[in-house]
Amino acid sequence: MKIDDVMDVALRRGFIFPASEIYGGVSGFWEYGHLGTMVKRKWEDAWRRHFLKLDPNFYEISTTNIMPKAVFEGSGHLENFNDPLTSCKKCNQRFRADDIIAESTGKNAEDLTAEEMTDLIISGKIQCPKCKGALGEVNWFNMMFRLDIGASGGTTGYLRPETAQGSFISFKRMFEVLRNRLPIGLAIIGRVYRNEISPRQGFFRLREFNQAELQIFFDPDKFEEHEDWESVKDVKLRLKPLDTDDIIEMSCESFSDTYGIGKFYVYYMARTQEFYLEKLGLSRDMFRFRELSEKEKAFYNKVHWDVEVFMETLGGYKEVGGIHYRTDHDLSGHQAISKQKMQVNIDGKKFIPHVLELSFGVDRNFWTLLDVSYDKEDERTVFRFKPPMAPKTVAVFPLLNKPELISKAKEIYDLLSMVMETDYDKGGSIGRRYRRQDEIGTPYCITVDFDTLEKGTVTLRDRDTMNQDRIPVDSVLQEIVTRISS
RNA sequence: GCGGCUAUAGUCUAGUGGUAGGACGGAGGCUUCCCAAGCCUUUAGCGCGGGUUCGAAUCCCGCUAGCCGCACCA
Repeated sequence: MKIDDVMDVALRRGFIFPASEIYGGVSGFWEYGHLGTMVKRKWEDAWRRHFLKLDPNFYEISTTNIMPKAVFEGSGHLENFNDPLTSCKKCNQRFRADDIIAESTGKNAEDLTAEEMTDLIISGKIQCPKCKGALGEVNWFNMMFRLDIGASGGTTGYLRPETAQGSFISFKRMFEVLRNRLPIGLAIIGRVYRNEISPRQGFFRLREFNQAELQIFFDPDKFEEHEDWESVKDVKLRLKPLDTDDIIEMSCESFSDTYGIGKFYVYYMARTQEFYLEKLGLSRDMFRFRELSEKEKAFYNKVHWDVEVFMETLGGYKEVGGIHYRTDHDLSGHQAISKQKMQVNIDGKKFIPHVLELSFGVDRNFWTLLDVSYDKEDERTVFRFKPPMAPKTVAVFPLLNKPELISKAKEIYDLLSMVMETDYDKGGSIGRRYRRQDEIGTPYCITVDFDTLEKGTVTLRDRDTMNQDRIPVDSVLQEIVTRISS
């Protein structure tokens, strides 16, 4: 199984490993080692460079991980991020109480309290669908981690389940700071927390993870347009709509027309696809947007297509991001609870801005890079990261363990390490050292030999072709920079 | 959370009640002008806790974690 092979390298070389391992670990929590941290950082940097450049009015902010309860009343998470659960007293199976009630009585139980649902189950003599046993009382299970802020009896807080709320609660001030213009974009890259009942799938479903989200605040009357539309209108999107089981390709123009989705939304689909195919280097047939059904859609979304990548390690297309038209759900919610006006006044028109959210799971994207880059050949294992994503860009070796070669190699290492991630290795045969670098995906290796001392040249070895070029020491830096950017 | 299976060096693995062994990897050295070569030295392990027993990696119980199915995934 490929997942075992990838996980083997990931553990052995220091990409990721289970959290709190020495105490037995806790399900759903993972640590990043030195190489994983670097790949994650490089993905995040690429994300920033791509998405924050899409509009001069897009910015990154940094907000708290802990927020008071009221924030999640405003966002709707306290109400919607909760599942009412009941379990069978006989076979211990757990069920969603509202589903059980709906199935058995046809009543919509979504807005009922736990007590009301318990009463309905008792009065309706609703039994366990599996074993016909009696069902116990209904309890709410909240996916958010609750905390006490301050000494006992203080304020109740929650760890944020998404970074987005940081942008919404900062909107009023940031809109003012950014001189009252729309659209504005507020991006946050950071940790989020969800108390999953049962996280599985290795690294894919986590209880603490990282998101990169960009909230774009705009005038809803302008949902049907985008000022840069011309540059994307002929771009072919890869789509998996609800009305077909196939992946289809359609230009932005005809997609917007056919499915009646505003150009403002479709524009960012095109830019997202561009990020995956061009910046991250994924092959086209691994990528698609999938339309979500009403049932699958998050409670706050009006239009929702997920970004999916085909991953062999996980056996199919998996969600790595989503493009969410959240409307004014969040700002209106916060206005209602906080009593602060979220409405803006632009050229005399007063309205609450709508939000288009570009949301990405950083850790899932990190795993995607491992999945799609992993390659096992007869003689070697290699991560074919696109060079800007590789944890190390270059490694420098003295060909032999001789003082004069070592000192020259160190000199080159010192130079390169000032501007790029550089490794230095003198241990073992030269072939072994190349393989070590292949295994962590280092695109280039520089070897110092006796010609370096005599003629001032080194060999530059390419990860993918294993070819070597002899180049002057003086041009090493420039040559690598040129190759990375090509 | 339920049911089933599982847990031995960093990784993979042998070990069914009596001295934990190997492969690969790592470190140090010798050798070596370019793709996991060879030789020497070395490193490192029975998930955690309890029980049975003269004696437990091995049998029993609990916990934790992983895998598979069910449920869950806003």
